[in-house]
Amino acid sequence: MGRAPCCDKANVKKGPWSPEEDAKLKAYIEANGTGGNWIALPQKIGLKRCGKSCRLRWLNYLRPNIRHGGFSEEEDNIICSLYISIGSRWSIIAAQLPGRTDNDIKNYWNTKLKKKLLGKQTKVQQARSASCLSFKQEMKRESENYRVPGMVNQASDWTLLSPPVMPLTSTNQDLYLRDQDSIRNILVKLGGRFSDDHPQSSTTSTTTNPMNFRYPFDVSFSQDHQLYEDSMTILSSASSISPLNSTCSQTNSTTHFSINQVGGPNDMIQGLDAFQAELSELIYSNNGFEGLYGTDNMVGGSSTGTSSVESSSWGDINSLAYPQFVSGFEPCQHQSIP
DNA sequence: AAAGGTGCCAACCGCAACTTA
DNA sequence: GTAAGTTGCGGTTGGCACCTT
Repeated sequence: MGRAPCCDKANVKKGPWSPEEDAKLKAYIEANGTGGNWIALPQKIGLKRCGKSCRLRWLNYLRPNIRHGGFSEEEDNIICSLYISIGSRWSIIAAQLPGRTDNDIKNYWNTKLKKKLLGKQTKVQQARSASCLSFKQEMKRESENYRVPGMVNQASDWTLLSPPVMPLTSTNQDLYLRDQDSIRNILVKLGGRFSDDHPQSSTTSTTTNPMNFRYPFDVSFSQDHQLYEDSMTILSSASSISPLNSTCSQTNSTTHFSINQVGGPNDMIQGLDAFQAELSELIYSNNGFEGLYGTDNMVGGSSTGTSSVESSSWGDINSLAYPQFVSGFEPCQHQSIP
């Protein structure tokens, strides 16, 4: 036996809302508020609609200051960054974008942003495949030059097995850390706290990744404890799948290649769905969001004429962008402080 | 011009969390 | 403590508009 329906479906109109229905609902809510009961609201105003439908219509369409379409690059960046860190938590992502609804963002992601990024990804993958191939060919030539009769040539073996790798450079490290910082900033703004901000915390658990980027988490205070834990799980997974687990460096005529065989949490990919993982890698391999979108498109880039932040990291950009979003914006409603 | 395909978006559905009695 | 009612969320779908053949 299922639960009772929230309304009498036989007497409820479905489908698109008429202007009259919109006007009725809007006028009533603006005059009286929702009354704290969406289920009873349609009967009060004589609408043959389900309460859930009224709520949805109000939140997604009739509510003041709703914006539709025309997502900016900075909004794209925020959506991508949050999607990587917390996944498809559209309501949380929407909370960072005033005037946007979770439904709008979800639709935008599914219809445009995802494809846009996949398009970028294809190009990157092609470029990477090409560079990987030429690298392999070069290695093969080199290995043939140094072939020793009677010895197994290991270089030719591993070149066949090696995945496309991103050379680890200080620049990549910086970008990686800067993106981590930006995600961290967002998560902190969402109510979390990192224990390295509060070193005296006794509930800290610390994990270290191969490059000593630490992500200790203190969940002793959080506006949304579960959200924060989830985010941290995903974030720690994301950090572990970064190409930083693989290194490739070249000194003079010697090529060093290694993949850190890390067990436990460091080789986790769970917690990110395939697209999230790919997107995360794409961004890192693309030199961060700047590489993905180009600095011209970033907040404060040349298009806005504020050249002082042209070289800003995503973390900087986020901190610049966020305050203007916050003003006049409602915080998440169902946050609770323990 | 018509048919079929595709993209987009508003709205629906079902489930889980939360609140209340 | 628990059952019923309500809210909020994310996934999915239906239908319209536009594009391609």
